[in-house]
Amino acid sequence: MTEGTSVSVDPTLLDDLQWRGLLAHSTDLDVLREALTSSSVRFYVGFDPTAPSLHLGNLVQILTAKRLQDAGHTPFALVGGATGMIGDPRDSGERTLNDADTVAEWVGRVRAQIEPFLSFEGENAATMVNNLDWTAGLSTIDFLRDIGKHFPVNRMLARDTVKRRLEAGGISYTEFSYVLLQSMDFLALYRQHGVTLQFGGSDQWGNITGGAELIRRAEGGTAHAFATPLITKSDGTKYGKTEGGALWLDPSMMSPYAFFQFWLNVEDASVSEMLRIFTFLSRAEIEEIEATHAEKPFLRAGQKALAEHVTTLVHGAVETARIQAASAALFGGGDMADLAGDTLGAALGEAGAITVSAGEMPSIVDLFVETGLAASKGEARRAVKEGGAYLNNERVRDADFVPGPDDLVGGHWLVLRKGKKSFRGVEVS
RNA sequence: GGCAGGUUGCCCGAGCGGCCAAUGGGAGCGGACUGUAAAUCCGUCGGCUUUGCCUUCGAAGGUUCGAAUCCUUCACCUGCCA
Repeated sequence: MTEGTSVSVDPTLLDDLQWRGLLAHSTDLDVLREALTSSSVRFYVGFDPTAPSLHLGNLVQILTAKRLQDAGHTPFALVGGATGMIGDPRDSGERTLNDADTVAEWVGRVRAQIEPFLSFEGENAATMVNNLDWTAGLSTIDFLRDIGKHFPVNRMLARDTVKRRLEAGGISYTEFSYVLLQSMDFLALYRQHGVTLQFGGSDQWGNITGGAELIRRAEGGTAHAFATPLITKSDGTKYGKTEGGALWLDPSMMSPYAFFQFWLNVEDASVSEMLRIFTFLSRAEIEEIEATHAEKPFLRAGQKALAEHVTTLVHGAVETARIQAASAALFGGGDMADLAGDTLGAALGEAGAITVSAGEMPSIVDLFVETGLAASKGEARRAVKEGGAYLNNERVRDADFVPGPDDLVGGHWLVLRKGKKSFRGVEVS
């Protein structure tokens, strides 16, 4: 083993991870602690390119990797060009295979999303790896002899996801074999780079321990592992869904404004957990926020801190400041007409705005559709009928209403709102 | 390969010749109450040029004045038998 650089490690790391609730499962904790306090541990965490962007769940892993690196350990971030071609089995059924070009493109995008969070310099510099590098040239015979031989099918069948899939209608051999690939990754990184720790989401625990087991069987080596918890709401349902779907980190797939709003709307019961998992605020800072929140929940101090810190991590301080200003303007509760034109314009720009010419002003229903506030005219009409459509914070009653010059605020803006918190702007030229 | 059952709207699941754009539940959306929270209650929930029209009930044909509902073929899934 080529372990042990001169990097000094933070002995409180494991306690901090535990306090943050990041250890849902782990291999022997005392052994893990011993490893993490004695020297810089080379660890890996993998991301499969199953979409053009990573999402909220992946962010947990990215931030955890950074916590480990900050504590002196050495990251290997794996983007699965190979595993992404196969697909990790999930309860919702067989995945559709993506072609090689698509996967290759997504690998590039996912790498670019991870890189800003890690440091690629210094003694414990991070390394990006791709499992295509050690699988592309592997022959089927070698794979079956060297890897497959270590996997008893009865054990594979006993895995929860596989069991559920067998009951729910079956699983292809392709997805059934996924665990072999991910396990092989751990072994490959162990052999090539001396990686001895893997972590991932708790839904990956079976794959992770599969790797540790393979290292033991194939090399007689010891590997460590832990899993972060699945993020759920207080009612037990999965987090990470909002209006449209997943919470993407890519600003073109989810606007930073919408991302910020998601955090600002986190339910009280989850704020504490979220602050611990998704921010680098210290224990003292978080406990102070919790105290404030418990005392005066209506101030929403927890949600505000969460939204600010997480949005800053993902989209930067400049963008976050813009969004905060926009939110203050839109949710301020004051008369829209009192806002300065440029303030209003900037706010609506964050929330999402379109431009129309004064001579071709559409009806309120069409404006709702064009701004994306409603998915169809029927939905827009329904919003009006239900009293959920507002122009400049005043309820609109007539679906066919066409805004005129008197409705402009801030010089040349229309402020559309659906329900309590969905705003869009229309710039009239 | 044989036999039986299944494939319904975002999800689950009724319907079994007209009264079906299709019961019910969940999710979503809106309203009320709030703190841009939770819980609760109410409403809504295919599309449109909206008293009507169009497209949906695995796919393609067919029977019928008329089908998600009947028939034929195909695809996929499940179970039983080889």
